[in-house]
Amino acid sequence: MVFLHKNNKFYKANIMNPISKAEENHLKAIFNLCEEFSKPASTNAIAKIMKTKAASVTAMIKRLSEKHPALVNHQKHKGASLTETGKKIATNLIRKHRLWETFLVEKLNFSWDEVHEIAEELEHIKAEKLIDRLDEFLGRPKFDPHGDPIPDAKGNFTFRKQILLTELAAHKTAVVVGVMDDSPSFLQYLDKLNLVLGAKVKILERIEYDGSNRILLNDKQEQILTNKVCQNLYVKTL
Amino acid sequence: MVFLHKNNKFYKANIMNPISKAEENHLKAIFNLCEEFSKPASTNAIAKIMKTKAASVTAMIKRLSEKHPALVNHQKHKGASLTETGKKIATNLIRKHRLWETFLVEKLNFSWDEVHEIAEELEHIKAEKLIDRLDEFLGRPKFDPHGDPIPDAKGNFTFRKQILLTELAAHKTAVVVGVMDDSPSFLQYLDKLNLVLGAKVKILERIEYDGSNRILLNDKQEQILTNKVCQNLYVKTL
DNA sequence: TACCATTTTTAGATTAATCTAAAAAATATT
DNA sequence: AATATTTTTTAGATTAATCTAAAAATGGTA
Repeated sequence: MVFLHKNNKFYKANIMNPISKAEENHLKAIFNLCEEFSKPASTNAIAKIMKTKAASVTAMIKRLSEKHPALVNHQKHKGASLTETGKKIATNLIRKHRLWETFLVEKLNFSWDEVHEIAEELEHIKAEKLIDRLDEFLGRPKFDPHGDPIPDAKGNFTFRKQILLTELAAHKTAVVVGVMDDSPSFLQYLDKLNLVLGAKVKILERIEYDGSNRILLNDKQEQILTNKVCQNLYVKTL
Repeated sequence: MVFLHKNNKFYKANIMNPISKAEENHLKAIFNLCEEFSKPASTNAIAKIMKTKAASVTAMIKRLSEKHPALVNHQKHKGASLTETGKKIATNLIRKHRLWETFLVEKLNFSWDEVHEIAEELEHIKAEKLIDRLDEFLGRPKFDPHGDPIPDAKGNFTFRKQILLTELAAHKTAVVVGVMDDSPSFLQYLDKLNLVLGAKVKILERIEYDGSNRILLNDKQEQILTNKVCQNLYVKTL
């Protein structure tokens, strides 16, 4: 067993150190930021996601890299990114989150706007066997209730050629496959409009005046959608 | 909002204070000890269950009763017991634990010796709606995979006239309904013997020599069971 | 390039949950 | 009842995760 000596403290350098919930959440935040912006995640940005302060993030990153070397890369003032091992852990958290969301919606009849918070807790349950079995029980789903891809046990995501509804050519039929914004208020609004995953949409007309769109829903119902709604809906052409 | 002043510290006296995992586990330990011995739970006994030290338990009980008044009764050196509110919380934890165990066995095909640890984590997930839905999904089961009663949402347990196999009269047929000892090793041994919940048993002969019992299992198979096994098996006569 | 604004880090505190060692109280034994 | 043993509590530390305020570094702009 190796020991590191930093700041007058000894830390056991051991990957087997269990990773705490707070640490897991920081890893996930760093992962998501790095994926989105393709550059190291800033302490401020991480703090915003974690609802903590930049100083706390600095402390956490320091602890993380001392306690669990080989998870996080970071140089002072240069932001943080994940190593391959770190990415694997973050991906597994996302896998768990999305599998639990799928369970909640498919098996327990939750609606898609209610599941995020609960999955946020469930994803920290450690037993790997539980997740394997859950995955199997759900029929190894590839996408969660918001249309986001569920990585497999090895961390591979299934990609789907999806575009935003704003990018769909007029008069082409497509199917709703996901949302960009998964806030409860947006999801509830979509429910009201019957714009659930799998719904068929065709743009009938784009209105110059206010950027809104007249669409045909499921081959029968006409509907006006604002540009903002269209910018947050992923569709896939048939 | 009321404030209490003790030991130079201020605590918000607010039942709405979220109860931590450690606090919940202490409540559960106190509940179980009080139920089993019908007297206040000693710090030592609690510490043993919690795998901590008596001093830590004292500190925890103090914190608990200052932060969440009306959950725990306790006088110095006299042990701790729960108020009605405290009991309700403990009962709800037991409900969650046993529902999750049922889920793991019934839906995810875990065996009855594997589920305790995982349920120990799952029981701390807070969302009440989740438990209601899970209960419904499982068909509102009354007993968990070990035969222990699952309290309903109001905290009521279903009682069953069950006796230990040691107490069963010879030549009377009964059905295995539960276990007293739910350690993995015992449960795995029972699996080997085919002594699962629902198995039919009849005592053919009690052997003076070593206290063992010759039984008939499921009307066909003869089997020797030690006294220890019989002392840990609950049965119900037909 | 020098200054200013922003971002990040350090320094120093706080709180929850634990520990060990010692003191105090309760219980058991002669 | 006096003493010995056991149990419980107190006192004082530790660690993880957070905070605020202040110092230091970075980056953009005059």
